[in-house]
Amino acid sequence: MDETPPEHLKSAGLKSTLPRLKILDLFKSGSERHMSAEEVYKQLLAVGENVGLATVYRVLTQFQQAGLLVRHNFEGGKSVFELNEGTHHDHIVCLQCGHVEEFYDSAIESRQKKVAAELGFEIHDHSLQIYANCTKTKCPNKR
Amino acid sequence: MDETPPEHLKSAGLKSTLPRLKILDLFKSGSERHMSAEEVYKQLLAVGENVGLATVYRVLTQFQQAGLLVRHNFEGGKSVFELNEGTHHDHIVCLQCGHVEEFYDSAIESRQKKVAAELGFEIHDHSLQIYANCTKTKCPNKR
DNA sequence: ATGCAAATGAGAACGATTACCATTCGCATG
DNA sequence: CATGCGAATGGTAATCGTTCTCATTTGCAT
Repeated sequence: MDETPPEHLKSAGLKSTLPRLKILDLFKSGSERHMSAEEVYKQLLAVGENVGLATVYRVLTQFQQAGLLVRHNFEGGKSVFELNEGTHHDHIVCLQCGHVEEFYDSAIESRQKKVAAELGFEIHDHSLQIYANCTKTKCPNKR
Repeated sequence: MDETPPEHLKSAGLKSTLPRLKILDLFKSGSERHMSAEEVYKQLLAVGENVGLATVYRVLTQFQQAGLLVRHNFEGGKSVFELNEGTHHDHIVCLQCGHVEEFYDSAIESRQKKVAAELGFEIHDHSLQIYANCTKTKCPNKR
């Protein structure tokens, strides 16, 4: 049902090393879907894994280039990564608790293509974040 | 036709000092519409103005808080600022030459509101950039 | 003209990220 | 299974953008 991890790495031209497997696993089975390098590093430490911070940064970048992860630059200066599951989506970030929710709106997507075309551009990528406040009770963890 | 600069500053609770006037002027009459702190700093140096980099950062942030400037976090890790002329717009950035073009699409705007509402969020702000390549000849300056 | 709080400038400090480099590891080979 | 080589690692120094500190200067009300 699921490809064995090492295959992912091999096909990306990356040796299947311990740190890389650990990090990939963290994204696949960890509790957090969106993680910064620092968070990944801490999670690994918490499980007693000895992985250098430099390696975390390197591996995250490699995974991103290999298409395994997607990198986002939210406000706050740090990059966060998430597993690339092929389905594009944008993000809405709660300014209070930092909670991230994903959404996809085909109308927005198609309008973007139209806008770019009208201006004579060829879309390579785009980045849309909505910064907002949870109005529901589902915003428990204060920042 | 145009308010005298010092009034802008006063009403924002800011003394009209030389550095602040210089920087504001740079945005109002300078050639570049989108500038990073570093760029502002260099422009001032180029004109022989002696303004500290720390002051540039401080003033840019103050202007942003006062609503005179808008801050954007494009890819690349540095913030860029532009004059706030009241009209919201998003940006399309050329990946080759770094040229920034502005656009506004009411359909995208309204869909965002709808999406946020459906998810139980109160929009505070949003950030949309399209990263693309100029297809026209208007992309002269390589990055 | 005078005084004081606010603003400035130079450089130190900072957080996120990258570079460097000696050591270790994955893996193909005999 | 021992060996070897290049890729990967990890600790630390370095870098980059930005903020902080603090002694000095400035704007401006008096």
